[in-house]
Amino acid sequence: MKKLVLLNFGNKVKEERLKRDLSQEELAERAGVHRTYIGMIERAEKNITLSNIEKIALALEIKISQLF
Amino acid sequence: MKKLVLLNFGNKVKEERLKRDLSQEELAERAGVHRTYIGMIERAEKNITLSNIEKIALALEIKISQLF
DNA sequence: CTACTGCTAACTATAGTATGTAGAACCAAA
DNA sequence: TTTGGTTCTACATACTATAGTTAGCAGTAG
Repeated sequence: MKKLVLLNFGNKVKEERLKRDLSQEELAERAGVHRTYIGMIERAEKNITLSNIEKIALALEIKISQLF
Repeated sequence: MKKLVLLNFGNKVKEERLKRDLSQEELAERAGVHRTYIGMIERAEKNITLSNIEKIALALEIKISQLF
């Protein structure tokens, strides 16, 4: 039973990543996290922390609030 | 060295809590977390996860995006 | 006194990080 | 067509860092 808020966040990350034609690996490198971690976030398998939310937002060049 | 994003979030939580005349304890009870945890978040001592961000937003009756 | 908050310290749950395997999709050359 | 190479993603573990949770004590303010 994956939490809705995590699913929504994961979908949003994927959407914004694809908009920018980035692979999971490219986004991961920009954000300074591991390749598989981005996959886990997009599939809502991890309960991401605020500092990593920030990393992803920076990597996507958007504000944190735009991820919600 | 506390992270800026955590400090900003903590300040925002405190600001919204006080707007509603809630004590840390009251907010904690509404959110379903412990009293001291709210204190830690407001003082940016913990790197909060998304599911707890949601709990706090719900307890404050605002959208997650309004906390950023 | 009571109510509220800061702070320390400890435990246990789980997020963060990484490795490896598998499979799908695409392309190009034989 | 098929073979081989490349890219991308899903998924399964597993380790280690740290978030989540709680109890207790101190200090402040009304």
